[in-house]
Amino acid sequence: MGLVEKFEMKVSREQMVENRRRILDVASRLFRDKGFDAVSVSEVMKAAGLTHGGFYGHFSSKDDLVAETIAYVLSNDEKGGGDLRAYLDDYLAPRHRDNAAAGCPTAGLAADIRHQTPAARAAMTAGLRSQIERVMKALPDIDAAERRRAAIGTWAAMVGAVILSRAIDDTTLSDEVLEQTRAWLEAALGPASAR
Amino acid sequence: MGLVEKFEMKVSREQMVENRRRILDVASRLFRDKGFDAVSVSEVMKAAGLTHGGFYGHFSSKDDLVAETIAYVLSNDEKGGGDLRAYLDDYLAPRHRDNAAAGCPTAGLAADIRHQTPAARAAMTAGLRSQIERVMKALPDIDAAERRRAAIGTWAAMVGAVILSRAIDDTTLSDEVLEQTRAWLEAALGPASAR
DNA sequence: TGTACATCAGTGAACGCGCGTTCACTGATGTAC
DNA sequence: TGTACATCAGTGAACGCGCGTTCACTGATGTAC
Repeated sequence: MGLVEKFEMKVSREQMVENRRRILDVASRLFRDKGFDAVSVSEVMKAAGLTHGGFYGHFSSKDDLVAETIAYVLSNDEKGGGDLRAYLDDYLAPRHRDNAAAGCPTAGLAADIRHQTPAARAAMTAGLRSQIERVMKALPDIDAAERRRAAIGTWAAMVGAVILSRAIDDTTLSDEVLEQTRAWLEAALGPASAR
Repeated sequence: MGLVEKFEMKVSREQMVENRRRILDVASRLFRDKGFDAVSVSEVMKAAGLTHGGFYGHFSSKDDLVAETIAYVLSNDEKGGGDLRAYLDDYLAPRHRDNAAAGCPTAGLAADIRHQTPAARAAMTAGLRSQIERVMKALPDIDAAERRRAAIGTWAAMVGAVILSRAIDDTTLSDEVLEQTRAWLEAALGPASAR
């Protein structure tokens, strides 16, 4: 009895938690794809299989959703694990450029975050900090100061290249931006790594 | 008489041309500062000292203004003349980060252009093409293929670093992103240049 | 040069629309005994 | 276990608002003679 009640109660709570997670999930995809302003609360709820009215049971406002989505998507993002070359190959690729909805949140959202609430900017700050550390760990074993410098420079170039490649309508030039940035970063990586 | 008539006619046409130029000018500043979606037609016209109704005498739609503003601001942009180091010092600086309205249009607008009309994207493509060439000319005199690669990589890192530095709310980290990217790019420049 | 008329850049009220947000309601979930 | 009641996540109509856009109008600019 107690078990059944607990189970049913759990199911209900889990359903709401699961709905909330699904809202954050579809929001993160829609926001990466279209930007915060171009996605409406109704659109997010519909994509999550709900109606717009229920939104305020989960979030206090659209700004709140934006901030929570940034924190959610940046903390769930597992990128640049070990092999920096493989990461560069995936990141600076037409496939990534053409699939912003499922792609890097930083490349998709960073420019938009400038105009969001302090909470959103704080979430982005934490995300950037951990991303710099991830890239650092994947860099060749030079001294720490140089490694941090290279991590920041490399990450800036990666994000910038994807943003530029997405902004233009000439596929050849867009592919070239990705490919040349990739080759340039890997060349910078090569001599120092000595593997 | 003919002269007077021509002159008066010219003054009127010049006033309209001047009004149009002023609309593009304030639009480019507002768009760089807040993004395309967050700036209304009324806001642009008010900043230009006009009322919103007159807008459609100059542009066929807001999308048209966006495309024309991108073309206007990218073609009027005189950046990265000769000295790349001086350019990097200005570009990767807190002063530039904090003054998006008057800053680099690419850093301010590129991410937003992804969702704009084909005309807007075409204007961005032309702007990127000429910017790559400008950076190429300022690079040390290595062979052309390597110079193009370095120009694209450098430009991607510059744009990415400014976008990242604007997205976060921690001034120390934001300053560091600019400063480390600057140092990293200048170091990459140094050995090869041999000046 | 002066006068009567035409043009048209700019004005501001008005439009339909979709936005973020609210709220009375519903019905399945969960509780008490 | 079954039944009667309470809770509350989700529904969908409704709100006020600002947006992009339209349009009848104005009055200074420009034209004709």
